Amino acid sequence: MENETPESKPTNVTKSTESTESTEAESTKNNSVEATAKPSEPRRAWADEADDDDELAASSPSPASSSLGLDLDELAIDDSKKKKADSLDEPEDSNIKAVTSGHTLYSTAMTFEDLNLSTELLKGLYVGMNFKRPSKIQSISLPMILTPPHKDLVAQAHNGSGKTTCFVLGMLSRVDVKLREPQALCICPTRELAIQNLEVLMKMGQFTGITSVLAVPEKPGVGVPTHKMPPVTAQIVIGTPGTIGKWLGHGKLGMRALKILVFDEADHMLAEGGFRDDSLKVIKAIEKVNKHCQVLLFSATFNDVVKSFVSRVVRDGNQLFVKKEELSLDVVKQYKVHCPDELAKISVIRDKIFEYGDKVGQTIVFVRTRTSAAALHESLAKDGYVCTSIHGTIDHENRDKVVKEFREGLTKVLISTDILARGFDQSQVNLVVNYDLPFIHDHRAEPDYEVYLHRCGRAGRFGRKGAVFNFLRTDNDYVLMDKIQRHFGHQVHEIHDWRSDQQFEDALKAAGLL
DNA sequence: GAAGCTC
Repeated sequence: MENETPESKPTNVTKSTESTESTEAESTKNNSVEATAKPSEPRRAWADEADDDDELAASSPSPASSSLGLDLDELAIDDSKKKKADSLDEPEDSNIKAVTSGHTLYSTAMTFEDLNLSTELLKGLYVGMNFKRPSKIQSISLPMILTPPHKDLVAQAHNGSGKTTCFVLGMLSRVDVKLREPQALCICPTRELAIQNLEVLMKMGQFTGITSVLAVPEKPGVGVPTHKMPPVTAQIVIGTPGTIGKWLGHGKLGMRALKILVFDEADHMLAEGGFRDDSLKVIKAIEKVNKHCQVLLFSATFNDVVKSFVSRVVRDGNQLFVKKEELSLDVVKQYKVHCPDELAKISVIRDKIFEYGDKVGQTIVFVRTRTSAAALHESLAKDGYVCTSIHGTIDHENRDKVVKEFREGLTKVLISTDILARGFDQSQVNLVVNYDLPFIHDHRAEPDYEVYLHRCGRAGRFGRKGAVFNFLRTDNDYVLMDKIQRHFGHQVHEIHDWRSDQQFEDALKAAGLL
């Protein structure tokens, strides 16, 4: 696959087109702005064609290039009276708070043409991905990513709203195909996410001739040892921290030509107890040889602790944030199910999830530990319930196989640890079960809000319907659940009798799944 | 009592 893709030409999105070239804005350092789309109209047209992409763009008519001038005055106008009722009809219709740095004005990209992408890349979007228009986060973030001086960006957006496209397109459009060196690097918290992102990249970039490589561990014994490996010449590298660190350590990953560094699930990648040290090492390795590398941080969640750290890593960058109350927990319907004991939990899986699961699509059952994943799997399999499970002790080959079979729809129920809590994008997943609620290690009465939100986000991809069933057994479970409700300001409905078919049916109907 | 990440 050779093709010439000229170095990206991200021009033309530099300034807001309509509306008074701001005079005030220029004097302001940080302009804070709220880009608001109106409450949505019924959406579904796109949901049906979205298929296995979470990134499907909305298909509704759009206003001619509205300006998201990052200027308070402009936006005030935009916000208050400009109807935009006919604007993007998307799941993430809500406020995104944008804080820009410096004087660059950005307009929103109402179409992909607005971004001045290469024809090969546009073809990838339309033909390869079957996209129509940028989603909201795409329309706002892509101009920021592509417009010189290529400022760093921290971007928060809802689960299933199309974040992947933002950074994949960012990477693809900045690569010089003639230069046979790594120019874009994307670091992900799990093997599964790295693979998924690379697949999106290859699909979207299939007409560009851009080369890419996956940096995740190989099966032990196969492949050449790292020290014998030739230096990476692929133009885009996507992988996990360990392998990327290893390649860097052996001098196989040149960083001189790197133009763009992406952290997917960035809050976790920069969290203490997450991958902070690995991430900082990579950043330092790049800074040593390279002064002009754009850094992009994407996630659906940034808690306050991480947020303050993030702004120290990425200073002088643009920022997009969403209020926690608006983080899309409303597209999936949440329920709590009181289970008197573990047997009741298993019964609910058997008699309700397996019973109704097929009718409503696929299901992911989240458990807290590897051993409970294996135990639950075995208990179900023993009685002939067909499912698979995935967690960190399963070897890589089998992990890949389990994911592949699930993606092909061969399996309907997948038991998982939090290995799949973040980012895993499978549009047929309409049901999420929290067999165990996520809590902070060493603080069992403190919910892990981020993990909870990410797990829920596996259902209802790109605005589809979805339901989440939280199994509550102990007093502590109720404490966790109450805190979760308060934190997100959401009412979680109760299923009073775990044995009642009727109550589950009603719940699924209320969620729009039956 | 944890999940994920190189060898």
